[in-house]
Amino acid sequence: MGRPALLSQDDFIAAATLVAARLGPAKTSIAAVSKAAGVPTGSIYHRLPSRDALLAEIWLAAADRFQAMALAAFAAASSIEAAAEAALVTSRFARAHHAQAVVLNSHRREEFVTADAPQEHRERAIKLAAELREAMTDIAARLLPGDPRGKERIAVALIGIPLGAVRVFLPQAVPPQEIDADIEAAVLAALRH
Amino acid sequence: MGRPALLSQDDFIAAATLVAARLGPAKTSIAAVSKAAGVPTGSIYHRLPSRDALLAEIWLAAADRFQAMALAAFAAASSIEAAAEAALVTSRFARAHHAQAVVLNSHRREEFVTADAPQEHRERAIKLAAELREAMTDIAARLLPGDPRGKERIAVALIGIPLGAVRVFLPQAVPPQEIDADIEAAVLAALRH
DNA sequence: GATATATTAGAATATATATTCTAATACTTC
DNA sequence: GAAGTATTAGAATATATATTCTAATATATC
Repeated sequence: MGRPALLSQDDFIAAATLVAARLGPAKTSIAAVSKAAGVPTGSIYHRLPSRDALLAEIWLAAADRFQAMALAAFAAASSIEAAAEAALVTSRFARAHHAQAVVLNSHRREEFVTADAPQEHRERAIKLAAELREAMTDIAARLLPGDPRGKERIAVALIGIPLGAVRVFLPQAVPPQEIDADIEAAVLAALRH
Repeated sequence: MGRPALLSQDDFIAAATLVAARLGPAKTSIAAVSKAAGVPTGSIYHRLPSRDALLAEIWLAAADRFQAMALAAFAAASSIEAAAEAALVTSRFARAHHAQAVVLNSHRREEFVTADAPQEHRERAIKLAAELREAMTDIAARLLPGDPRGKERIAVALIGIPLGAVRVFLPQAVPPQEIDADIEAAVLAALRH
């Protein structure tokens, strides 16, 4: 087995996520993560092959978690009203997982999953995007049948609007509870105006 | 006078903005900008003291332009309905100035105006933020008098929602004309639900 | 037309930081 | 308790790229 690691892989990625949320991807250096997590720089290369792999892991951990919550919420929504409520998943996620929300919300995916990330990580990111697009198509067919702009409107309403509302508060603060009513009203209006 | 520059300062910043929109701030190297603008690397240091100054110039040029448009639009809005129409300034800006919209919309300000940017640039960014906050306060007092959450709702509705809606399409595409009706309906609902 | 000057041009250097390497260490299994 | 191994630990090296430097060049002014 060998000497035990100071941190589990999950705890290590969580520590790295805090650094990424605070400093942004460009300043998320191996030295900064090493210091914040309390592990030597060399040890990081026992876990991961490169800095690009680390940045990708940070993003994928956040995206996996958000997407699981979001797809579950949307899958259960069988009416426009239910979908507007499900859209609150974005602000709820931001309250529960602030650093991961900052990573997902305040940066482009490409800043974390770069062209130099390992092929495996790139593919996971592509797969997540495809799954999300597929879910949007399903919801559009269910809630806005016959609307040629259905998919676009679903994306704007269920993803774009909540994202933008939350972003007003990130990264400094957590989005206040009260904005959920504003978001729900806005999403509803975008879906049925 | 000396030898004339290949590019005006504005054209140079415009070329750098295209690079920043395409590659993101982290990959906006002096070499990449130099190649894209067609000016030698050394010349860049005749114009600006450092890469951090260049990134700040890119962001400030975009922010100056957007803020001028936005404040003008909001200043003229004397009703909630007019404000909802004025909120379309965000999508209109994205159609007219795609690269600058990507810079402003898809990244955190701190990635462009870093801690190492010249003091003068940092101050300009702070001043812009203060002006915007002041404008939001004014609009809240005018359109939602007596609402203790007025300022927060104005920020979510007039900035957050349009930003998020546009972001669904950036950076790959320009936001389609048709989403403006969705945005207007959503903003209106967020302001008067 | 000569002089001064700002810029071009790109090579040389400096610097930051990603990655590798050597040795020591703490656990598991036999 | 001995052997094997994964990790700690951090110094050494490599690499990328920001910055500086030297020389040449094109324009304006006198």
